[in-house]
Amino acid sequence: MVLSKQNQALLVKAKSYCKDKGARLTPLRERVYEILLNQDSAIGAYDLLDELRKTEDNAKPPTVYRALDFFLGLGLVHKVESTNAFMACHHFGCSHPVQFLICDTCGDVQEIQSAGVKETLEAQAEQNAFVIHRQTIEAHGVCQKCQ
Amino acid sequence: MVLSKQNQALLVKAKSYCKDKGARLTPLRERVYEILLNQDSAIGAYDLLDELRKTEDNAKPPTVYRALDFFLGLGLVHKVESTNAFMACHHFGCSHPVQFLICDTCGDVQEIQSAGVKETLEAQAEQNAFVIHRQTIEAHGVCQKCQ
DNA sequence: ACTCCGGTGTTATACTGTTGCTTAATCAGG
DNA sequence: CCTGATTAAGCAACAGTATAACACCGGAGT
Repeated sequence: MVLSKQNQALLVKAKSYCKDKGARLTPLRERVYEILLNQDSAIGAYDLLDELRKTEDNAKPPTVYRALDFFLGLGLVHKVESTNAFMACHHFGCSHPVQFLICDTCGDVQEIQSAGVKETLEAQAEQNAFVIHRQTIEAHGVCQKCQ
Repeated sequence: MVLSKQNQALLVKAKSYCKDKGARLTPLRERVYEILLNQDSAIGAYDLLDELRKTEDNAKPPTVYRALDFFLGLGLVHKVESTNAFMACHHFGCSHPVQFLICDTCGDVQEIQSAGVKETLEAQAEQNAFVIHRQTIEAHGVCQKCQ
């Protein structure tokens, strides 16, 4: 699989990240990660499976879901809940809050980081004596290109 | 179906709200809405279907999904994207931003309103020339009771 | 009565995700 | 190196979520 310079760098970073964590980035998982990196935006599990089958002809649904779970657990991949799609995180390792801007016209998903949103929500949760473990913040609308 | 005083009031409010909008709150839809009102938290479409079947024995998946679409369109019901569940909105009509606090222990879903979160996110989106139409803001964690 | 249209009934199917069991690869410790 | 424990992958079946497509019915307006 051909990867852009930038994605190659991410893959290298991911490898060392996994090593540090004692996680095994096996060839199969690496293949899944490459596919995710090569997407412009998010991809559904079964589209990912179709793609994966091009080289791993015995791949089945559990194959992709297991790989996805692996990456989700490490924070290397995010799930877009409102579209049931997955995308590689381009700046893992900094335990950042995750926010998505999802264009309903072209389907593009942009990941942004705003500590402010996270903190505002956390402050609000605190008033309700609620302890947040994980946030899902997704905004649907129209991106710059599609306006 | 037995409704609490509070939920009865909501149903009345929903009726007049629909009337204003020229939307037809049919008996079937009303039934679905009652079921949603009677939930402590969010309910899955198929659990809702099971409930609905107790009185509408020929209800099928499209039956509930149509009713849900009707209410979602009016803003009387929200979908919790991260759990594929639905819940009646307890303060519709004020075009509020929607935020959920979802307890991963007891499954309870609490709807909160914080203009701050919405505005922070919108400001962030604006920097990316992105126009937001709809927000999905869901926090998973542990509620007060379960701590 | 006629037509239009939204709501509902019905069947089937598509899409998303998981369970359970088995086999194979990897790793730590002796 | 061998062994046993652990983790990953293969495989089949299934569970859960959501929609498509078409038929029918009944009320609103002519």
